Amino acid sequence: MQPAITTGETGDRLRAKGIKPSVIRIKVLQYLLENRVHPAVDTIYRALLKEIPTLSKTSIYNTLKALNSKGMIMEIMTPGGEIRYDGYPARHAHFMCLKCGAIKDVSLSCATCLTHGTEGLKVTEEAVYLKGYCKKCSEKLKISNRKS
Amino acid sequence: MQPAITTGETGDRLRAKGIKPSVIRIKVLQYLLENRVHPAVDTIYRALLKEIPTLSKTSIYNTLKALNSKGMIMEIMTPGGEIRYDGYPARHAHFMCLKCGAIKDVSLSCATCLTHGTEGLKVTEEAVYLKGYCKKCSEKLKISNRKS
DNA sequence: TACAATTTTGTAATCAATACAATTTACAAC
DNA sequence: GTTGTAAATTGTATTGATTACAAAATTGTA
Ligand SMILES: [Mn+2]
Ligand SMILES: [Mn+2]
Ligand SMILES: [Zn+2]
Ligand SMILES: [Zn+2]
Repeated sequence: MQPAITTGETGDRLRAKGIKPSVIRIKVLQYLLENRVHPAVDTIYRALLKEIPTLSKTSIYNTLKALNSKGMIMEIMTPGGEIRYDGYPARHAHFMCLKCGAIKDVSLSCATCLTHGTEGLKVTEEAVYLKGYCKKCSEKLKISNRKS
Repeated sequence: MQPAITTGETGDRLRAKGIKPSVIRIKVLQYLLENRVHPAVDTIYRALLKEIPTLSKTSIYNTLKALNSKGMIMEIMTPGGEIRYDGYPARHAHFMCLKCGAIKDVSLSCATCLTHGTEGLKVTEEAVYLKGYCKKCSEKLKISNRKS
């Protein structure tokens, strides 16, 4: 399977947002665009380490912070406190499996979920999270419940 | 101002959920019911330390975990990864100020915000978060922007 | 009182994230 | 191509909330 986006295009996207397209920055953004699993920093790091043996984890942190500050990616908070990243910052919700940690996209029906309580507040971001058990994990739990 | 709920009533609530009402457990739950600021563990700890000088922070962690597992309280994820606690687990959204960290209740208009993407998932919890700047902090930011 | 179960405490360990100085790289000027 | 400066990258030390776990204290009961 071919990548949906070329390295050159990724570089252009970065330039358009005022970020100089270094090799690491291109690879990180491209990884997020091609691997829609909402990876953690360490996941991205270990994947890119294969291609860039001198890579430092700090560079991943720096890059993700830059991309996020320009709105090119999205941060996802998790119950464990670890941050996960999403290369598609369009408005949508996230489901997280409490057993295996998988994060799945869920679409939102309402334009806004909120009524009163926001008077005087400057809201810059909205996030909707679901927690529970993914298909695989809930089936495993059923089986282990049957046994006990 | 009198507490909205007596120690005895708080004990009854705990017993009703199968939690033995020790002094610490009563105080922690009561603190959350009377101080609706969505405090962090350390905030609760420092407050109760005045009344219980031998108190250990581990006891706060233990108690909050027990209360949460029985659905008596609610955990709130924050961008910094720190967990904040809410004694009122009824369905509502939370706004967090990125400058001062204040967390404010916001009511939800929709019964559910979600459409497709949840097929096969066992959803146990839904959470809606807003981020931005509270009234005080956004006013301060305006003033400092004027100067620069 | 004696005993077991539960609760509480205190300390060490974990781990993602940050701070920051050192090193390397990119790139323009000469 | 050499030099110089800014930017990018690296590596290490530190932070800070949370967890793990064993010791100590408390509770309830026989
Ligand atoms: Mn997503
Ligand atoms: Mn609340
Ligand atoms: Zn799962
Ligand atoms: Zn504020």
